[in-house]
Amino acid sequence: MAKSFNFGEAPGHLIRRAQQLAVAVFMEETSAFDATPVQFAILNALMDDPGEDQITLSNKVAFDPATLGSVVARIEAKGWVTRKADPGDKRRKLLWITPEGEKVALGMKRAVAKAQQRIVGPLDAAEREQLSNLLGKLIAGHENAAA
Amino acid sequence: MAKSFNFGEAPGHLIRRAQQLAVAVFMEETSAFDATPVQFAILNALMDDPGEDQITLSNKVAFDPATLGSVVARIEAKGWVTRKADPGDKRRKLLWITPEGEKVALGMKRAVAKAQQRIVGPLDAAEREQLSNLLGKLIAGHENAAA
DNA sequence: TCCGAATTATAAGTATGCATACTATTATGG
DNA sequence: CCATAATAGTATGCATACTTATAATTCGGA
Repeated sequence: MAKSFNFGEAPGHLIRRAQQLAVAVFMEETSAFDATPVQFAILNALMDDPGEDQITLSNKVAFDPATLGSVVARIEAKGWVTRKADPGDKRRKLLWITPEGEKVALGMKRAVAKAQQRIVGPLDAAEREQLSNLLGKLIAGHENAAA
Repeated sequence: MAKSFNFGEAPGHLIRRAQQLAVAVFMEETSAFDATPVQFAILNALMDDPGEDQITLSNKVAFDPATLGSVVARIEAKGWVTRKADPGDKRRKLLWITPEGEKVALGMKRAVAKAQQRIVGPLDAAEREQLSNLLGKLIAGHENAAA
């Protein structure tokens, strides 16, 4: 019996590894574009809900507000989004995707879909469904616990 | 039909969320100690294999060598590991856990075990088993594909 | 209506995480 | 045996990611 903790099989380690390869696959499939997974997620969300404030957006895509701010600053510098103060509440800055940003996001759609397929590539259809359900349940359970 | 990609249910997004939760739970359970998950993983691995070089270690715990170097630098500064040049191969630096480092790692074991339990808390025993198997298969599939 | 609490955003600090480039050293093929 | 390839590690730059602190603003209740 080793005195160390068996980290290799721990769920935390498996999840970290999975995240590692998911990002790697995403970057590989979308290498032709100049956007990261996080940046794409933001552009994507802003297509559905233009003019959203950063806090609402950070909840939707599950990013820390501080993190979201710096990410948005980067894609703003690229000209993909614009930040405009909310006239009704000057604390808020509303985010709008630009035509260029929309073009990038739409162009990436196919590559992103392929990346998602590749991520779960080693699993068959039933297993993919299982994994999604299990992760969904895991996340939902923690969200409720935190509330 | 929204023109955006449905990111919220994509496996990549679910995996990222799960990783987020896992780290948060880990940090919560081990808040009494001054070590991150990554730092613990290294200390833990070095208890099993003292005197290992950084590249071998980086493969074992699945860290980028550059990342490992900076992490090791931090825990070396804390006095938990020491780096010694390999007399047989002067390119290598062998890592040794110090008594203080071992004390920290052993002290954290219980908290880490509890964190791992809490991470999969929302799932029942059968589901935990399923999730581990699915993630294991996912990771193994990508490792083989990369080889 | 006025003041303290809550909200939104940013800044600063720490810690991953990966790609690339560079140094030092070792191994190898001709 | 030497030129060159391969390996180990470090350094640097970019991109998350979270915590805490702070500033600006808004809001709710006395």
